[in-house]
Amino acid sequence: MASKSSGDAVDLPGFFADLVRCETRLYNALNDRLRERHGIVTSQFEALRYLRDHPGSRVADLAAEFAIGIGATSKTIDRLEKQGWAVRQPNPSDRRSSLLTLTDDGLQLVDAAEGTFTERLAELIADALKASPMTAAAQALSELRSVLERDQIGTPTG
Amino acid sequence: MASKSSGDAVDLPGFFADLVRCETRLYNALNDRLRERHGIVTSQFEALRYLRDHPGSRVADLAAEFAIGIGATSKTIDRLEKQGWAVRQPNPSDRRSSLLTLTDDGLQLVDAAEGTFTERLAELIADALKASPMTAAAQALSELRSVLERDQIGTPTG
DNA sequence: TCGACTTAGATGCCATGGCATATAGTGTAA
DNA sequence: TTACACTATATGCCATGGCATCTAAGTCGA
Repeated sequence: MASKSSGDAVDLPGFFADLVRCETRLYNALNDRLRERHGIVTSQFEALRYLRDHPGSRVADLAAEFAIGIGATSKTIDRLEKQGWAVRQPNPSDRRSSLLTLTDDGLQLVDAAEGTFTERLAELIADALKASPMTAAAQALSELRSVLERDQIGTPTG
Repeated sequence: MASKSSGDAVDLPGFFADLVRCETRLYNALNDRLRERHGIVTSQFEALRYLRDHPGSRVADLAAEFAIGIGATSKTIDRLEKQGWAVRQPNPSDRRSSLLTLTDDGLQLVDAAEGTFTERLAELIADALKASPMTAAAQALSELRSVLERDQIGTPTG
């Protein structure tokens, strides 16, 4: 168990630590698999999937979804364009912005990567999530974190 | 609710998205508050707190805790030393590595920052966690994400 | 329809992490 | 005690994001 007296308050710093470490390790592990099979990393996969599911989005839409800055998002799109996976098209109703869409290559890539992503994610967390009749996010993350660390999942190379 | 048929399997991609977005926004929001009050960001606070609680750690210990590479960790320590918050001391039993400890300044800083950190974290998530009788990590994170996004918490500037 | 304000995005500089590689120090077996 | 493999960390280059700033393009009221 975690906290103080009865069956109440969560250990927030501990919960936060579990949250961050789970995120890091899952991200690392997904990066490894996606890079190996498709030559992209998770953040790129997420951007491509968003564009596939929301064609005609603007840079600001992506930024809001991922809670990253507009500038960073603009650079993300630059890179996707450079790879030939996405294109900026002029927005007829506002010349300051562009409408973003995937190219055919981008579409094929994201569809292929999605299978890898979903499959790997299931391997990584399905067990931990199903295993116990957890009743709180804290416990779930805590357990997930233990498993990831025990199995050295998501531990970086360098 | 989230998934398919009965009361079973979690929507894993959705769970993962919630996890990552929660982490991003909480990190952003904590960064803002810590930077404003103490001139550090969350990753620095976490490193300092780890060193306070595990004096004499080696670079590899930090790397394992945070699931980041050894190289990155070495650079993190470089920066903490440059700020005068930590020091590398020769490891008498292995001259390849150093033992890391906080300076008095580092100790004061982390103790001060810890109050800010804990308080802000409670503001950010205590409500969401207590509010409903949630029974699964997925629901907790999902709700937390909604609240963070609704209140524009952790949305970056640029 | 002009000028002031606002908005969307692009760009530059910095910080941080990944990954590959380099280097020093250890341990071990011949 | 030497050579070889291994370990701990440092370092270099690259990718990505934050934040500040710049510009073009909308908006709106006088």
